[in-house]
Amino acid sequence: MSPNKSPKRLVVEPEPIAKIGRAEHTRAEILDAAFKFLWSRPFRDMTVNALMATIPQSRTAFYMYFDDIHGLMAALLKKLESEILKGASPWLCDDGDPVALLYESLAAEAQFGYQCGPFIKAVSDAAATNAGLEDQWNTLLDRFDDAVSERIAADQELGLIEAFDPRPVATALNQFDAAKYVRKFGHRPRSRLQPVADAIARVWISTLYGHQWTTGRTSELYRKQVPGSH
Amino acid sequence: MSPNKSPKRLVVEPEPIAKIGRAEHTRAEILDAAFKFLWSRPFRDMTVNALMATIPQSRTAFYMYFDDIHGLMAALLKKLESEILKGASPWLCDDGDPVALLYESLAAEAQFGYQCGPFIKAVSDAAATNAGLEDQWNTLLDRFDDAVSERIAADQELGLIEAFDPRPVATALNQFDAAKYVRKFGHRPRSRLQPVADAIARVWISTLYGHQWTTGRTSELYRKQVPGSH
DNA sequence: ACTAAAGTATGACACGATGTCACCAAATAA
DNA sequence: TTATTTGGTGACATCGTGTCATACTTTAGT
Repeated sequence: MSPNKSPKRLVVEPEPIAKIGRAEHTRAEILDAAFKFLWSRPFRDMTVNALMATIPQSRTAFYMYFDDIHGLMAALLKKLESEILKGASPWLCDDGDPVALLYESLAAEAQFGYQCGPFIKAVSDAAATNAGLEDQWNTLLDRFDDAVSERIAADQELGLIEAFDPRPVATALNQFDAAKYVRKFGHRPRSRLQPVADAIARVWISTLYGHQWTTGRTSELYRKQVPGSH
Repeated sequence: MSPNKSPKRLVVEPEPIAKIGRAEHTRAEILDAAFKFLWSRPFRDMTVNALMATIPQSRTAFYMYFDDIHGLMAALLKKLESEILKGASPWLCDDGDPVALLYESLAAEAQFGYQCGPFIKAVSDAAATNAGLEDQWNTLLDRFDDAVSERIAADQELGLIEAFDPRPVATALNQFDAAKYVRKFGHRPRSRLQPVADAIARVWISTLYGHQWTTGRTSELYRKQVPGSH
């Protein structure tokens, strides 16, 4: 029953009440409560009722800060967005060995997915029950598709990746990631991080750069394969 | 407002009342009403109330046949499953040019996705709000992953596809399809079928068999690319 | 310090959806 | 015809929602 071991903070812990406005404080308190709630229970159980029961405020206080439970999720998702984009992948920006960078990026992303697993699932569940949130979520996913497409195109220019329309491939890969995180890290106990990260890296690298790169980078999964250069 | 042009029947039209039992008839009537409902309105709007308002029966009659709205979806999904598996892909079973067969299979699948778009979206939405349904849906998706994995493995034996662990790739591809259908055909007006089918085919074929196969098969999308072998 | 205004929080309420139950009606069998 | 089974219903208790009038708290003005 105890909400064991909270995740790395996504939401600011409500700060000492004196320093910031009372309203600000309450709002943060609600957001924080929501994040904690979703850590241990599915989105469908998070009614305004149930959520506000976890903090001293009255249920109606909720409506001072959010339109409804989906409005709350939208606010939470906004925080997630900045978090995500902050750790923006080295692969997307840096120069250097593309395969190595990609591997790094995906590892970092998987790490993040692991940390926020149940919350990510909550967002994708919530998106299914609300049009506005669905848009917001899709927009975020699209941004990923854009970034990845661009990077693919760049490497195609350099001849590192074969020529093909980058977008559908980018979409497929991103969707794959998101679905994997939701399914592997969305429920507790979460699956172990490493195998999931490996599987994802293998699919990306072999899809984009070819199978010969995957060996020896992924930690366990497909050790048998291929030595040669290409 | 008029629920224009109903989809290809997934659910049996309630048959003449005399022949089959009254109960059977009512149950079919409800299932049919639900399918029609979902054709024009999202799952989240389908309350027992709203649904039963579309047929002469009283609201409480619903509970004679289903536990709740998710029970209804489960029943509907079961019908969908048989439909899907009936048209089971030639690529998965037949012999012959694998690329051609795959193209055919995907086209048929896309066609089906197009026909049931809003309903498929409804199922995936409903799965997000109910644990049992989520399992049922995931199981169905897994079955696809299995089938595709097997076929990939078979073609790897024949040297038609490079050696790699088939499962994560199969999963990625299937997830890609499902997400595309939901997003492109899940709302009305639905996107046009052809471009979606092309995009999907291109991703599958180039991922599995290599890029040299995609030209000339896809109807419009990427005519510019690649003549040569690679 | 006192008061007014603004900001914040709450209980009570009306509404709509749910699922159950005791009861009614229709079909069938005796 | 009556008795029994099967199918269907209205009324009800419960729960979640969102709003509103009201009350409490803080801040600013004098």
